[in-house]
Order: sequence, then structure tokens, then C-alpha cells
Amino acid sequence: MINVVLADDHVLVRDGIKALLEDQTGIVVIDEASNGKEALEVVSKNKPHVLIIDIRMPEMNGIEAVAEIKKHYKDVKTLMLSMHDSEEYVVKSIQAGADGYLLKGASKEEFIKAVNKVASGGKYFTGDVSSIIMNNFVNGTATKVEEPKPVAKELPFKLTKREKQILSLVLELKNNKVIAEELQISKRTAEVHRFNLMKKLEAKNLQELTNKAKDYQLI
Amino acid sequence: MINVVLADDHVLVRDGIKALLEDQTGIVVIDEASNGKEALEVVSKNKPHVLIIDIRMPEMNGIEAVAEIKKHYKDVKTLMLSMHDSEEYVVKSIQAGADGYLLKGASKEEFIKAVNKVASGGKYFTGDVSSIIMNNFVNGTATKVEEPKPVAKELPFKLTKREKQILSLVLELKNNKVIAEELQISKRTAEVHRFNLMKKLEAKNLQELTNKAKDYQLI
DNA sequence: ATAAAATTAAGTATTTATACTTAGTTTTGT
DNA sequence: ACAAAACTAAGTATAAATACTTAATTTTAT
Repeated sequence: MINVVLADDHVLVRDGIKALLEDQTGIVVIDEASNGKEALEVVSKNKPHVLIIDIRMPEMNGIEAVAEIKKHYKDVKTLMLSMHDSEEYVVKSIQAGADGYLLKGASKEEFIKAVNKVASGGKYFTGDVSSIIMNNFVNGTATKVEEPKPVAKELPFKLTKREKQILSLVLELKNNKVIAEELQISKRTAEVHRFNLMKKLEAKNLQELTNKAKDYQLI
Repeated sequence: MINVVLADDHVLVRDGIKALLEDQTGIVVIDEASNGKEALEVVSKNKPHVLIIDIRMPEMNGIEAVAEIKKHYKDVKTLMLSMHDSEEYVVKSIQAGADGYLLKGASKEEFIKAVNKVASGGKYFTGDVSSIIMNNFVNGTATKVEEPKPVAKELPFKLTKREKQILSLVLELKNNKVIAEELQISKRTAEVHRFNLMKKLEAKNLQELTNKAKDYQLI
């Protein structure tokens, strides 16, 4: 049985969520609060498994409340509720230590999934805010977190789109045959592009080509 | 109008997704592929806005395909499809540069939301995989970020001193003539060493040689 | 609409690399 | 001292890259 505390300043919203969750065996709403301060008190009294808390509330907002709670009751899981996918809210919620984030328009199924997930020690952030998370926190190989890149030399030439494409394949040490197959062009064409690249970069072998490509940051 | 390419090895799945998306104005499936290699070709030919790609496929899996595509067609957005929320798949997809991740059980609404989101330059990772993302990539106040472990593979062979010497020159993309001059040996000798290196590392081209050398940390 | 730029690809000759094999000459370990 | 391992390098045949040129399409910009 998962014990839940609901914090939202609108009774209607609390009732709605309660209805949504409670005809589901396994989840029970044991107490409620109508602002952040109250949420703190209720959590300290009841030690629920999960606190579902709205972000915009009077007295003390949900994010501040969660930051406090996470300091003192580390095993109370927290699920943020918000009207919109505000970047600021999402970022601050994560920094505060929230275990999940749902929009108020979430379906019953998603609500239940989220509560179960965070109760069992996982996280649940709705897909609607994934874009914000990825852009602000994740630097996967291909994602940007604004690296301070060294100054590139000025290009005394311009490469066409196709040439850049072929350059990148050449730099992977692929031979013309492979490049041709990959781009669905004739091997002879690949050769021409490679030849033009060598000319433009004034390289007389692959080694020089990679070096210049690095210098000009074509890499 | 958003142009989509679908890659999945099951025709039924493709048909299902197509049906799901196409009665929605604004999205059109312009081509299909049944494995990763084919996906590469189709993408190179059609330059779609979005590639929806299954992860488990024969020939070349979806993650490898996306990694390739992201290198050469940076503005083709990619949406991964997977049966389950496998940690490995999610992590590798993000590292490959995927723009989104959906489970096959996603609703029509979520599908359409995801396609629109990635097409417009955003990200869409379903809530079901948020836990994985948070645990692996996000270091909010309370989450851990793990260091990448550079574990070298065990060497199933031994390189001689001379071979290591020549390997390092080969990896600098120097040709046999240059290497021979540098080491004051005959070009033919350099060739033999290079040949033996290729054999030992089981590489069939320079590209594979550099990759294996990296794997075994001979670099 | 049309000129300029880009992409495509063939032709030709020369140089390198690849894929081996064989084999003579050092080094090195015990 | 002596066998094993390492280094050297030639032979041969095939495949690929290099270094160009020419030129037919296709795309892009004005």
C-alpha cells in the first residue's frame, strides 16, 4: 500500500486527484495540504511514501517545500504537479531533488504509473518535459552543452554541403568505395570530391587532410 | 507537412504506425526500411524530417544507424522505438544522439506529440524512460553522476616493439613509404609489419585498425 | 530565365596498398 | 650455445588511391 499526501491549494484539484488514485487498489491518500508550509507539517507528521505537490501555491511554493523536505526526509518521494511545462519550474524541481514531474492534464494511467514508479524508488518525468531535461541536463554525444570551443582558423575557401559530407566520411578513414555506397553515388564521384577536398585544403595526403580539417574545425 | 521515414523489420508494425500517423494531417510517411543499413540508404536518399526507427533490427540495429545518421545528416531528427524500457538501449540511444524515445505501446496521442516535438527541434522521451535518464545523466541535487570507466579490453595477442612503433605511425595516417623512410627500413618491410598488424588486430581496413587500437588502448 | 555553382561521372596514367609467401639475418632468452 | 622469436626484405598479383581533365546534368541564386 502506497501512502500519499496531496498538496494543492484548490480543493477541487485535490478531490479530482484523490478520485483518480483511490479507486486504484494500492494507493491511498492519507492526508492533504493547501500550501507549502502545511505540506511540510503534514509530511513531518505522517511520513508518507509519496508527496504529490503542486508548484504554484501561496505561503511557500512546491519547489521550496520539496527542497526542504528532501533535506530532512530523504525517503519521502516527491512528485511535482504543474499546469504547464515551464522550463524554470522543471529545472528548479530537479535541482530541489524532485522524483517526478507531471502535468495536470495527465491521464489517470500516467498518474498511477508515476506514483508507483516514484514510490518504488524510480523517477517519473512526463514526456512533455523531456525536452527541457535533455537541453538543460544531458550532454549525450550529440547534444549541446555549449562547449567553449577553440578559435577556428579563417577559411580561405568554402566547402560545399556535399564536400563537407564526404570530408566527414573521409576523416572516418572510409575509402571511396565505401563512401560511394553509403551516399549512393559512383566511386568516381567520390574520388572527385576527395580530390577537390585535397586541393582546397592544400593537403597532399590523408594525414595533412585530417590536420587541416582539425585546424579549420571542419571536424 | 512533416516527412517521416519508418524503419522496423516487421511490416505489420510499420503498417500500424503508418495508420496511426497518417490519418493525422501534417504527418506523412514517405518511405520505409526494414533494417539499419536500409534506413541509412533511405535517409540519404529522402532526407526526411523525422526517422522513426526500431532498435532491435537485423543487419544493423537502430542505435548504430542513428549514430551514423547523426554524423552525416544532422538535421534529420530521430525517434527511437523500443519494446521495453531497457537501460542500455536508452543510454546508448541518447549517446548516439537520438531526439526521442518511445515505447511501442505508446498511444496515438503520444506518438503524434512525439513526432511533432522532435520535428520542431525539441526532444521527446516518454515518461517511462525518464527514470533511466535521470539516473544516468542528470545530477540534480540528490542524484549521482557516474564517471565513464575507461576499461581496456584484454589483448588476445601481443605486439612486438617494432609493431607498436609502426602501429603508432600507421595511426598517424602515414603511408608505408613515409614510415619506411622514418625508420630507415625498406618500404617492403613496413608493408609486412602493417600486414601483420592487420592480421593480429583482425582489421580489414584502416578504419577498423584505428577502432581496435582504441579498444585495446594501444593509442 | 539564365548564368553561376554544384554534383555527377567517365577516361587515363601512375603510384600505393593489400594479401600473401618465402627466406635470409639479427636478437634474445635460458 | 642454440633454438625461438623478431626483424628484415624480395616476389607476385590484384585492388585501390592519386592526379588530373573533360563534360554532361542538376541545383541555386538573381
